[in-house]
Amino acid sequence: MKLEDIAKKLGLSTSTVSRALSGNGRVGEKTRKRVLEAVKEADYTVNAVARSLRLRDAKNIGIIVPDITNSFFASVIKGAQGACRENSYTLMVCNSDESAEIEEEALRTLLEKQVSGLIVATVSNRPEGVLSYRRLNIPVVFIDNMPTEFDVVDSVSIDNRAAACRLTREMIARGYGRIGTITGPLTQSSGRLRLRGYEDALEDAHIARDAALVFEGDFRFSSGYALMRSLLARQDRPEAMLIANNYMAYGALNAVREMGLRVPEDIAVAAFDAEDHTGLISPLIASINQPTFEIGFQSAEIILQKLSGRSQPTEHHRIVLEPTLSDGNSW
Amino acid sequence: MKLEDIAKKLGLSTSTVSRALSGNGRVGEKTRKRVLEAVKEADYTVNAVARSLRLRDAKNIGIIVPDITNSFFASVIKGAQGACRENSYTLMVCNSDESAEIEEEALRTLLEKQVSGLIVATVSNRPEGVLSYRRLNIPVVFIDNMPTEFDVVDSVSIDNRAAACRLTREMIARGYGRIGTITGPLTQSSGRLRLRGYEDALEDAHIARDAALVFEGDFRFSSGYALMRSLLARQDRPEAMLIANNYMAYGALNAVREMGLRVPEDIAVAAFDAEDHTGLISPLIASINQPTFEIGFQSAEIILQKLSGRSQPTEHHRIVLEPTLSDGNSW
DNA sequence: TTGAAAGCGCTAACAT
DNA sequence: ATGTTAGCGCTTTCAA
Repeated sequence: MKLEDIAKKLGLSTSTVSRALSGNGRVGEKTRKRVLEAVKEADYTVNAVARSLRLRDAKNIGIIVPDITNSFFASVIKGAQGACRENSYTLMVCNSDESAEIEEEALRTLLEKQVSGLIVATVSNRPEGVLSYRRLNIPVVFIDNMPTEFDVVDSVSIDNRAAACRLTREMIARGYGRIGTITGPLTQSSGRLRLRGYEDALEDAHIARDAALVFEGDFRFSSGYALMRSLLARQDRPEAMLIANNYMAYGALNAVREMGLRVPEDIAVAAFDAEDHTGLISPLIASINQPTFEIGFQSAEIILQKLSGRSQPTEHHRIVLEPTLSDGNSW
Repeated sequence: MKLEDIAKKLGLSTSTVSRALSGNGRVGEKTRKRVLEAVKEADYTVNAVARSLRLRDAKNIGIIVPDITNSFFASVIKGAQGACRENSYTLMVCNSDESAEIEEEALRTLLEKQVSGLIVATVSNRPEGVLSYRRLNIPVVFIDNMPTEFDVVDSVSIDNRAAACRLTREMIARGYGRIGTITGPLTQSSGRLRLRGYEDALEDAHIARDAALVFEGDFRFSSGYALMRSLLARQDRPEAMLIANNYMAYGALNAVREMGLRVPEDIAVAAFDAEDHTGLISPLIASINQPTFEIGFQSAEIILQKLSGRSQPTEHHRIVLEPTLSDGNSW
């Protein structure tokens, strides 16, 4: 069923029918009504593929995330969807499975599908990978992990450094000495910046850094678990730990419990994005929570703004949102 | 940058270049090499929109879920993505926000984009809504919530009735009397079937049904919470409850705790899909867990099979997967 | 207000 | 083995 069929049935030309449907161009009132009726009766659906080709605009936005199953990204996607829907754009979601290769493949696919814009939580840290995003002539917004030279790209994020500093400072204020951290991969900006924030707080409090208190994890449950186990086995264990994300915090707390230690008496813990949606997690983890939905929504908004000309392609948006701090009994 | 540009640069026709790239049709070995090189050098990307129009096949599959943020659906999507990727199909994800209207809108959008197939966890229960899926001339696979006449559609699910029966039976075997249930919406098949399974178990054990022990929830945290609170306030409270999904179970357990009661001593609980990914939830909930990734994967596979002709359009697939039972200390 | 016609970028007969 | 050509379904000048 195509436009032409409707046109024939009504003795009109395809152009008139097209105009009647799109609202572009003058069409007689009666004609418009007839067309609308015929369309409804025939249950006609426009072919967006043909339209996109003609308009050279597919009206869709791509988003690439490492793991859609991670509630952080799921919620970001939901936010982006919301913004897209409001503007009649479609969101094409790709999962990179934390693999730079799959990410590249996803990028290629999305470009072939002619996405008008792209939101990406890249896992690629080879500058060459990030570069491939910069070569694109469509709006690209980075979330979660920023390329090194992130002053020249669009991004939506929280101030990871300040947030980590805030948590660490609070632990210092609560009287914990020997505060350590399990970081994310230091190849990722979120990992690096959260470490920096931790260091900032120590410095502010005139506490000497101790490299033996810093452990690089990979954002997964298993690394939080393993690192916590090994660090608790030492005789000079830390009194408190800043843990760079939710999964590692869960792993770490399982390790603590297995070793028969108590939180926060034996070791205190604070983390990123460890919000408890069940109300059943124990201990309740002190946590910095990113405004995930908002991150997705605003990312899509930036793209939509550029596409609609409300914002210049060359103008760089670096949106920094406020996280919330949820208290817990883990510190 | 289009095919023609490459063709011109090489002094070839677009068809030759097209053939060289697609591998369809004979092309001289040298020519192919030249083309591939030129394509790489020019950083050419095919326009999938144009190709789709010409081929009348957009090579993408749509999926509509009520809430992408629900780990159940997130994982289903991941599974479907996996199958799509393996077959060079793209997945277009839509979130209906549990609204039949938004679902309809999403359906329309997906059809306009010419999806080749559709996976849907519908929230629409007006037969008319489900009917709109049956009118489509593309493969449609239902998950989670089946239309009433679900023998005439394709679907991937677990045997909800048997699973609920299994949980209930286990509670009976453990010696609980007065076993109640918080169901899902009885307008949804998963809600109805889980209730049926509960009833089956009682019947098998020759226990009389008691309507006062059956509470209809809406699958949300708040309804589990509210229903549990009110039922615990009675003097003749049940000894055990079957709860039809994870969110309601969390709500219910929060209610129990707030009322100062203990699980399972004062009231036992078993639920669907309440798997603990943090290792920190207490009490650990006895739960039937659906193979979510597999549900998504197989749904996409069914569609792919039909599209490739490996399976007839008229042939109905009703895949029933085995859930796993995870023990807990909530019963 | 309406129609005719061109063309978006690609693929696949059908020629050569 | 390669080229010519038509056409996928739509929108939009341009003309009437």
